[in-house]
Amino acid sequence: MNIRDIARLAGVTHTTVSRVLNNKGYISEETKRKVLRVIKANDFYPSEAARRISLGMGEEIAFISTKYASQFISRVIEGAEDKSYGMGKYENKLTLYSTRGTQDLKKEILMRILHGKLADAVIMLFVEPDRATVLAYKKAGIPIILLEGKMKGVHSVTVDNISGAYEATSFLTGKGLKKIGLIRGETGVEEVGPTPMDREKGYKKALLEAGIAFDRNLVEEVKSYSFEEGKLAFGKLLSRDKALDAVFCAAGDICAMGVIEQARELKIKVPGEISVIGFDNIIMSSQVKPALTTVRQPVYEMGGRAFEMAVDAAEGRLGNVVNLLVKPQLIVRESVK
Amino acid sequence: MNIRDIARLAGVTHTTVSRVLNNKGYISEETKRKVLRVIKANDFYPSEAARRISLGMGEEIAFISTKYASQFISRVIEGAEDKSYGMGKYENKLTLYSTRGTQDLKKEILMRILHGKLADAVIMLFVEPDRATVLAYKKAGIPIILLEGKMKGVHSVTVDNISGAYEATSFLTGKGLKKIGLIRGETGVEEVGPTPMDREKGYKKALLEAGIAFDRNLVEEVKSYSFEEGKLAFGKLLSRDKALDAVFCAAGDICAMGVIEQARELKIKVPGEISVIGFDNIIMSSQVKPALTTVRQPVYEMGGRAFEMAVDAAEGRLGNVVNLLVKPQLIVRESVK
DNA sequence: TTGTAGGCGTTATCAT
DNA sequence: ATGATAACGCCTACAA
Repeated sequence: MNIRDIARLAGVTHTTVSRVLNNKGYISEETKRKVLRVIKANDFYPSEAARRISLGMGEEIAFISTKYASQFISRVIEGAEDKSYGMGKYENKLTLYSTRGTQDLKKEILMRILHGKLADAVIMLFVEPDRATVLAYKKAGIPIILLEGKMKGVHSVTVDNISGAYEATSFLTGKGLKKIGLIRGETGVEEVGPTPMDREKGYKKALLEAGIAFDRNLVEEVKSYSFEEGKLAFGKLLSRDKALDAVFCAAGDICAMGVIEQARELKIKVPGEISVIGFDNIIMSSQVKPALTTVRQPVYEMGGRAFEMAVDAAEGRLGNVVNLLVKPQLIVRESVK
Repeated sequence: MNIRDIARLAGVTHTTVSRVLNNKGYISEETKRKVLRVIKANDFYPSEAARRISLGMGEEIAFISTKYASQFISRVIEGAEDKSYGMGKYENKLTLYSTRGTQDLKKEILMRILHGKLADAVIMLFVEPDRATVLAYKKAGIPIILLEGKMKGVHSVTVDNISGAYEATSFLTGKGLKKIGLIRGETGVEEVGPTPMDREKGYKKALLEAGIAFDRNLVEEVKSYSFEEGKLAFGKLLSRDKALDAVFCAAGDICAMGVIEQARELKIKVPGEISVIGFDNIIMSSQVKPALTTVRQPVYEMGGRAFEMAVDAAEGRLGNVVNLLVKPQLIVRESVK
């Protein structure tokens, strides 16, 4: 069943059917109705491959991330998807690609999309293209939106990690706490980028404002952001400074829960003796005892914003390079005195 | 840049280039090398839309689920994706579709795939097509694999919920526990299907074998599978029978953690006074105190198996209807006496 | 072993 | 307002 078949059944030519399908050019109301009836009756859907080849473009928005499986990532996707329905654009045409953390796949996917003209715009989460690719995309007129990444001359949406860490730490200093440990991710890792360092910057800034000297001994680095690591890191922090009265776990809530668990095992009361703040606001954080005070990243919104930008850029409505910085928000619960 | 350009640069015709690209027909090693060099040099990728239209088929496997965002779903996807790389087939050609829980979208997606000839096979998770659609797909030669669903004449991969619940309950009766509460999801809900009832069946079977009479009072139904609901359900169970000595929370680990939390608040010791078993084996389950004994669904493996079946079916290697039943596994931790 | 010619299903251009 | 014709980029009988 193709448009020619429909045309024959409706007693017109395929050109007319195409016009009806795309609401383009002049068609009499009557022919339109007639054609539409045949289309409905035969449950006809035009071939996307054919339209694509004919239009010479993708008709979809590509979403590239390292994987699909994290809370964070899937929430971003949800935000983007919802926005597509909200805008009534590219509905169900958000195509997901996963690089599985490999450079090879990343390159292949980017090339496939570019040369196959698969997408009208590309959103990349935690994944950065190399310079050459950026140029090639620019030349092909396919805009790129970086989510949680930043490159010169490329649109981006990023969390203001400095601000988030600053808010959290200020909240602690505001409570009169002075010996505040920081647990953060490794710096200098390609996959996570400048995030850990930015969070340390925010932490330092808040300390400075409160007139507290920065103490390298109160910083602990973590690799896998796990519960177990959180326990360990807290132990180390404590062994270096018994007077510790708070921990800002910039390495995430799971890690922060590890901290709390370790405190429990050492019979240290949270928040009585030690206050703890996490980062991410995962679902569990509100259900755990004590409920975790944490920094909420506007993950869902970021997905939506990135999608909006992608559509705008695809339709040529985004002139200059846009770098959106979204502010996270402190969620106050029970784990701070 | 298309195959004709490549052909010109290599001093052959586009037919030869096509042969090289597809490794089909006779080509001299020399021409092949020559053409491949030009392809590499120009970083050429053939248009997928064009191949598709010319081959008349999808060249991808469609994966339809209600959403992308759950632990369970993304793990299944991971399993399928990994398998695609393992098999070296349909690599990066697993296309994700989300119905967002709506019937309209489900129908539209299924129609788009069918009429657009987008996929060579379709895997559906938590989503069931209607009879007419099944027929239409059969006629079009596009196989369907149901994941966690079952229909007459359709391939499927499902968890053996009866067996999982049986194992869990048997483990409890084996410990000499007699008053075993069951918390399960609502029955008769289209989206979750027969799962809650199957788990109740397994529970009953184990009781029967242990010579314990089934007591309707010890069954509690839950709607959203949440932490909060778990707390509530446990409270109700306890109010109906003070002698309760175990709970099998077939409604999932999050719910089971609610049960444990409620017990903690009521100063009831787990596992000292009440034993608890969950279902799902989410990440948190091993990290919580006491670590949760639970039933692990082989989620990842299911994705892989479904993908294998999809490829086999797409390549005509799956004769009869295959209904794969995968057995879950009891993970023993600390929450049972 | 390689080339020629036609077809896949759509959209776009230019007549009518 | 509608139709005839070409074009998109690829694949594939069939011919050479």
